[in-house]
Amino acid sequence: MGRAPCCDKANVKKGPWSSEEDAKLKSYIEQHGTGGNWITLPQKIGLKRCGKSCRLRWLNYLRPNIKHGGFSEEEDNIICSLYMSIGSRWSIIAAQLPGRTDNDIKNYWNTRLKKKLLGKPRKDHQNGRRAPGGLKQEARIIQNENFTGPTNNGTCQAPYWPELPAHFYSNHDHRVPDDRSSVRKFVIKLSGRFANEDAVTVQNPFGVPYSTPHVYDNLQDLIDPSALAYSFTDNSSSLERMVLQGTSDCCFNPELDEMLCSSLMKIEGMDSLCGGAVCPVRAAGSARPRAKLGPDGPSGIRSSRLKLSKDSPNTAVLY
DNA sequence: AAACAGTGCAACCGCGCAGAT
DNA sequence: TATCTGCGCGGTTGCACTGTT
Repeated sequence: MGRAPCCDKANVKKGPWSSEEDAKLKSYIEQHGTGGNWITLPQKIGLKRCGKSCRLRWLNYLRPNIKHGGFSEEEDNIICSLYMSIGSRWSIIAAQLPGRTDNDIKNYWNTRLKKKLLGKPRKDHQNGRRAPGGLKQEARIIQNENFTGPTNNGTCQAPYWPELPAHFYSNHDHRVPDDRSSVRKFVIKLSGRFANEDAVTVQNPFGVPYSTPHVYDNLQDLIDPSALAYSFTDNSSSLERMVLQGTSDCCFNPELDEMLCSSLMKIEGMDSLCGGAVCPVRAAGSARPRAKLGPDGPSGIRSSRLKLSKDSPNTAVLY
């Protein structure tokens, strides 16, 4: 038995919103709020739209202080770093970028950043048009090339992502690491660095200049306080030592633990960025505890819900 | 100028979850 | 406890626009 539709699809308008519809929706919500019920809202306004559609329109377009386009390099770095950490959790990533919506970031990632990182030049018709199969195929091709930089013949582009520092690999001894502990270390390293820096430009683990030390605040919130105490009261050399020596005696909040673990499977193409087997954030055949299997395979941790904190609207809270 | 292919983005879809009943 | 309902999320699609041939 299928799920009942949320609205009468026969009497619902679809497609692009007109300025008139926008004005109706915006003025109503600004005056009355959503009333906590998106489904009945379009009827109250007199819109022939699905409630979900209204919600999406409001959240992604009409809401105040929404920014569109014009992503800065700093925002690029934030998105890339968080994607490497937690995968395609766009709502969490969006929560770190005021004025950005998850949809916007998702589109930006899919259309630009992913290609940029995979070394796909935009509008490069000199090298021929895109081959059938899309980015997934490109990612496989790049991985098979086992790229470590630009090739001699110039037909295989190296990723734009800066090469990982040598020490980032050093503790893995070219073996496939335990993915969970690796990601722990990775996030500890990210969090620790930012916690130890005061609004100065720092280097993230990929060597990209970074000037937003608070990006990982809520990731830190998800980490067990004792682990944080260890990480952040330590000086950087000790932290570095902890990371490099593979210390794994700190505990993550279970949600983050699972988030990091399950996200590994979803970081499509990122293994190629790290050079295949030595990639510190992915291991073949790693188990995914408690990940549910849907018709399309593992669903990761979509089960965990995200809400914006009332006290701090820009802080995402997993519950 | 026309045809074609690539790109970007708004919008839709289906699913899982939590709260209500 | 089981079922229903609405919300929110991530993935996908459709289409207008742009650049190339």
